Amino acid sequence: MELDDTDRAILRILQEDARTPFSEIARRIDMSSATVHDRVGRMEDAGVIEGYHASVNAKAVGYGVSALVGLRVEQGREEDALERLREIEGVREIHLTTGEWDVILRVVAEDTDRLRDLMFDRIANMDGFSRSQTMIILGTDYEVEGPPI
Amino acid sequence: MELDDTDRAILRILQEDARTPFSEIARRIDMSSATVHDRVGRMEDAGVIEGYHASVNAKAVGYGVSALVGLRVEQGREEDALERLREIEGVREIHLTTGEWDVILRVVAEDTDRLRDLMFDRIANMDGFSRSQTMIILGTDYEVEGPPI
DNA sequence: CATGAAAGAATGAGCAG
DNA sequence: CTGCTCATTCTTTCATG
Repeated sequence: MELDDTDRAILRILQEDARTPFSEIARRIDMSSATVHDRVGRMEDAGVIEGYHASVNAKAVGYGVSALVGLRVEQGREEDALERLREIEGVREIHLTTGEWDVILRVVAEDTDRLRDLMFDRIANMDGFSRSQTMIILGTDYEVEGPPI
Repeated sequence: MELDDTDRAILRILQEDARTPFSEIARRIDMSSATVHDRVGRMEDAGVIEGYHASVNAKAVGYGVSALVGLRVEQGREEDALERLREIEGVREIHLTTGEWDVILRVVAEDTDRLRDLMFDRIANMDGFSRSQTMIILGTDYEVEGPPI
């Protein structure tokens, strides 16, 4: 799908605050709210907008620790290994990467004890991985949602 | 702030689809929409809900490549180095980590050429870093927003 | 936490440039 | 093809018990 400047302006607003009323978006970009409605609908249908999500403070719901986990996957075990990782609740992202690791996970846990359980009991000793490294996130200095638009 | 099961149910719905009308949330959790309104407002004020964001498909807006970048920061240069990283448009997340790297970035770029420019011209040769490694994300197998609730 | 009412927003049809 | 106007329905929001 081809996006014009109006589409991009709408995306920028919704990326920043997904609950902005169409009527206010319309005011800001100087179009009618029916037009905003049309365009948002088309971008949703085309998969340009993949969804709308509330950002929930992880600590507030009891998840105090996050980490990035690098994994080496044994040859031929890839599909099976990924399948099992997806089923672990603390695993929030699974990226296939070049470089030192085949797979990098983002995981969350209630505390460091639970992270240890997650890593030792469920991931590091899981069949199909030959090596792992846990990089605990001490803090997130900066974070913006999605791509620049 | 203390969250009860009703709050958590609301969070789960908004985390999944931040544009769900309060009236529909109310129907699903069997409460009045005024109550949903109150609770959402309180969770926003308390910082439990940090915002609402549209997920925009990066490729659709011209960003075809993402990578994780590990960096070693020279002693005493931390603040200055982070400051400059935050100003680079392609840098979307900056995490301080334990383990092999002091800092891990998530970056996006239009294509591999632009990623190379970003890495060589702007990051790797930036003052204050002694070592870097770029792990290109070949694909994201799985991704869920935020913590489990 | 609910009710109820006023204000505001979403939505879709049909029309105009 | 694109955006607008208009009318209906639904939603938000807030004062009150």
